[in-house]
Amino acid sequence: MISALIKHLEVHTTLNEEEKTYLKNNVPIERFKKGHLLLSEGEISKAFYFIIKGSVRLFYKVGIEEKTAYFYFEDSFVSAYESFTKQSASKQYLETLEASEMAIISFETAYELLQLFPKFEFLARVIMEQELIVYQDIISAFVTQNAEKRYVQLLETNHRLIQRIPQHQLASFLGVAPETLSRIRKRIFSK
Amino acid sequence: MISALIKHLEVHTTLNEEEKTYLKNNVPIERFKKGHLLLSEGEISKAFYFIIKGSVRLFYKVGIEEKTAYFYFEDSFVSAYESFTKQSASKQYLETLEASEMAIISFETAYELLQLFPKFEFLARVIMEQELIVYQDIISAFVTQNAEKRYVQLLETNHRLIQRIPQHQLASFLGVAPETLSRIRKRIFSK
DNA sequence: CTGGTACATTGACAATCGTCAAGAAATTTA
DNA sequence: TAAATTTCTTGACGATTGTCAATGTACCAG
Repeated sequence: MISALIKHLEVHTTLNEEEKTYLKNNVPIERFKKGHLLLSEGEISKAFYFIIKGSVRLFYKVGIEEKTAYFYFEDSFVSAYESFTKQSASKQYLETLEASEMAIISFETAYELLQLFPKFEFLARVIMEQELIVYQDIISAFVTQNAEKRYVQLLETNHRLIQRIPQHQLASFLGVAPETLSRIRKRIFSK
Repeated sequence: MISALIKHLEVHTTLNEEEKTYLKNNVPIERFKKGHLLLSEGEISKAFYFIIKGSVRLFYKVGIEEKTAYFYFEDSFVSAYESFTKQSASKQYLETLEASEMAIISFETAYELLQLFPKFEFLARVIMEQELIVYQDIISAFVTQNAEKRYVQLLETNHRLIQRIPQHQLASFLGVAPETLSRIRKRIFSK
C-alpha cells in the first residue's frame, strides 16, 4: 500500500496528482520474510526503505558478534545513509526483524524525484531533520543514562514496540550482555 | 570571516553574488570567550552556528553532572536540532570549549534563506545528509566498541583535536569516570 | 610572579558486569 | 505434533569499573 508512504509525506506538504502518480509508478512495494537481509557489510546500498508494516534492525558485526544500533518500525524511513548517499561500501547490516512490507526508493528514483520535483528537496530536508532529532535522542540516551534506566525509559515510551524485539538484541542495543538484561528485568519487575 | 562559511558551502554548489551578499549582510560573525554558553537547558534555540575558529561542546545535565555528547570543531555546523527546528525548550547545552569565532544563522535568517533561494533547500539537505552520517558514526562507535577502543580510535583519527579537549570531558563522552580514562591512558601508553 | 583553583593521577575497596555453564522456556520447522 | 533449535534465566566466579581519598600537576587570576 503506497498510500501509507503518501500519507506520511503529506504530513509535511501536499502532493499533486503528478507527484502521486510518479510515486505509484516508481516506488515498488515488496514483502520480506523475517530475517531478510536488506543490506550487508561491503555492499553498496541501492535503495532506502519506508516501512509500511513490520520492523527493521540496523546492526554491525564485530568479529562474530552482532551489535545492534537501532530498531525501526512502521511509518519510518530506514537507510544506511553513508553507503546510500556516497554509494560506498556499507559497514552496516539492515535486516527485517519481522515479516515486513516496505516501499523501496532506489538511488535512481531518489535522484529523479529530487530533479523532477523541487518539493522533494524540501521533503528530504524535513525528513532528515526529524531523523537527526531521533539520532540526537539516541546519543543522549547513551550518554546520560545507564542500561537499566534506558531500558525503563524504553518500556515507558515504547512498550508495545519493545515486545516485538528479541531480548538478546535489545541487550545488544543497550550495550550489555543478555544475562545482564535478564537480571535488570528481574530487578525491575520484582518491585 | 564569513568567507570560511561561503567556502564551506561552495564545496557543494556555487553561490552567485546575490546569495553571497545576502549571507554577508545577514549572517553576523561573533567571537565568544572560552566557556560561553550558546544555549542552556530550557531555552529555545534562536540560531545555529558555523564554527570558523574554535570548538563547541554539546552536553546534558543529569543532576549536577555534565554528560558530554559531542565535540565540534572548525568548519562544522552546530545545532540543537530539536530545539531549533521545533522552536521548543532545549534539553541540551552548547558551550564553547575554547575562545571561538562563529557565524550565526538565526531562525529567521534560515527561514528566509530557504524562501529566497531554492539552492539553500538543496544545501540544507546535503548538509543534513552529512550530519546524519556523522551521527550514525557516533552511534556506531558507542555500540561496537568499549571506552578503551573508542579512545584509541579517536587518537588515531583525531589526534590533534583530542588534545584540545580536557580529559574529564572526554571521559564523560566515552562514558567512563575520569579516573578510568586516566588508567586507560596508562595502559595504552605503557605499551 | 604567586597563590588558589581546577584538573589529573594513583591506590584501595566495594559494587557491577561479563563470562561460562547448566537448565528451563519458547519458538521454529519438519 | 514432536523434535530441534534458539532464546531466556539463574548461579558462580573473576575481571573491570566507580567511588572515595590523597597527592601531584597545570592553569588562571590577582
